[in-house]
Amino acid sequence: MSKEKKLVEEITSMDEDFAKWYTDIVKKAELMDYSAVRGCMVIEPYGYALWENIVSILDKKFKDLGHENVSMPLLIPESLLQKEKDHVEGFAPEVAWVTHGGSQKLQEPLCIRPTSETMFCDHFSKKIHSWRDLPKLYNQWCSVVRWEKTTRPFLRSLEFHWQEGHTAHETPEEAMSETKQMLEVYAKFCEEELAIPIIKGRKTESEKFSGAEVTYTIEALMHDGKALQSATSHYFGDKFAKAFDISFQNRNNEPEFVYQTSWGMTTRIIGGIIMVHGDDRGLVLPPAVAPVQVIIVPIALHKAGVKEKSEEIFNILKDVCRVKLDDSDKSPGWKFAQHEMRGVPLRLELGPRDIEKNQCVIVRRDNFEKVTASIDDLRNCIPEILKKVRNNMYAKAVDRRNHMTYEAKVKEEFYNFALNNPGFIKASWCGDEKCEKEIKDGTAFTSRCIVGKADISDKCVNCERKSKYDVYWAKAY
RNA sequence: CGAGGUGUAGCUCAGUUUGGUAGAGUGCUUGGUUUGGGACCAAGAUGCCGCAGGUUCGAGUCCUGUCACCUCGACCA
Repeated sequence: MSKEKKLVEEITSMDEDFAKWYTDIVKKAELMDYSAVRGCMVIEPYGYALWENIVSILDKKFKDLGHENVSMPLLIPESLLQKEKDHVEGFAPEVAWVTHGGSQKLQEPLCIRPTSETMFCDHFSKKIHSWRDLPKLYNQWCSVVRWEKTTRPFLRSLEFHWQEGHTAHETPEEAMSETKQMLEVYAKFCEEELAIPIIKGRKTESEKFSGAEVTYTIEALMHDGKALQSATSHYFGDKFAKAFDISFQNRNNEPEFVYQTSWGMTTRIIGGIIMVHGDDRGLVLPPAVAPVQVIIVPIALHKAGVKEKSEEIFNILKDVCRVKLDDSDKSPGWKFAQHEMRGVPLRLELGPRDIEKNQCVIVRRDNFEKVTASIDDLRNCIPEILKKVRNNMYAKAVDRRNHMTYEAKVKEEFYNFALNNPGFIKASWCGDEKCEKEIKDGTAFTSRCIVGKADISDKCVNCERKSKYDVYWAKAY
């Protein structure tokens, strides 16, 4: 059996217990707990610290590119939501409504935001008058509510935290370049900081955001071979501007509608981190966002000098990385297992034997490699090892994805792969929604993204007419 | 909303066939011995057996109803 085939088989067999493995991890690693509201989760301190690290990196990237944070209301009047036809059609089935204020029935129901395009548009229409008011580069961190039928921690909950960027521009070109720029920001963030390899591309008509003219996406492949849409960036053209009357006087002294974008990344990415990097011992966190990067585990705490020395090391490292000292009275073995479950990238063991030699043992979470390091050298070597951890995590994820990505030229090949293997299939497509639907009905594979003009095959993989695009297909979360 | 499954200690579950004192493991508390891969000994605390009704001398167990949750579909970041 080829190495490739064997890997696929291992991964397929894991599929059966994958859901259990996932839900176990989110609870045992203390990322979240179930709440009193079905489908809404309590994000616990450890999970929230992870999210905060994601937030702070992204927020800085946005601000470096000139964006400003704002806060929009939670409640949206029904009339406002209904202004853009496609938008309301897409979101209507999943909005939650507020109908009463105290005991009084409201004249107009208010919806809890499923997304804030309508609020931003309403605001833009009041604020934008001249080309000199443009561009408007806004972002907000908030939570939104979508009344989903089935839920799963981080991947789909009724309420989720996210960031939604909304911008308005003078020209279509500028708006389009903003759309692409933000997709690039997400892509880099996933690859570099989260060590998650992604596929960048454009959504098909049937998969795009309700109300968007073009939707770009980054798609990541999970252990079980399903794809996860990890972030999106939309180009709206002047569709929303026309619906909400967001017009300005342009440089030629003529009235014109603005061109808009929106883009978002959510707590769902935490699910992605778990499902891309996690293993049978639990979470494996990318160093860039891990709440604790180095956990110090003293051995034989009661013996002379151990407590003092571990505190000393903690003080050496606290300016270098996010470090924590576990001086609880649990046994060392328990601590090893516990911090592995929580995905801490590096464990630093320190016992009487080490202290004698002025050294400590560093163990990597990604590959369990042990190295002995001089205590005097810790400041230098810890950041270096953290970098190696990230690189190895990324390489492993790329390798796995490559092993689970196929190219199919003809229908038989596509169906064979789709019905027997998890993963991405790359195939050419004619662009007809009928073919897309036939593939979905026949294999449960949906189009994930269009990555370019057809060059895998000049015939559509479903109908054999002339193909237009190369598309990645997969089962999706 | 369709199909299946589960509700018993903080958690994982046994007990239901054949009705008869509410159970185990793990976790928790206290004390002691330990500490280089989930330690050991001792003593403790913890239950509207999902809810409501019925049958019965007696119901976790049988009957009826109901609610909640989970998994898989359709929908979705």
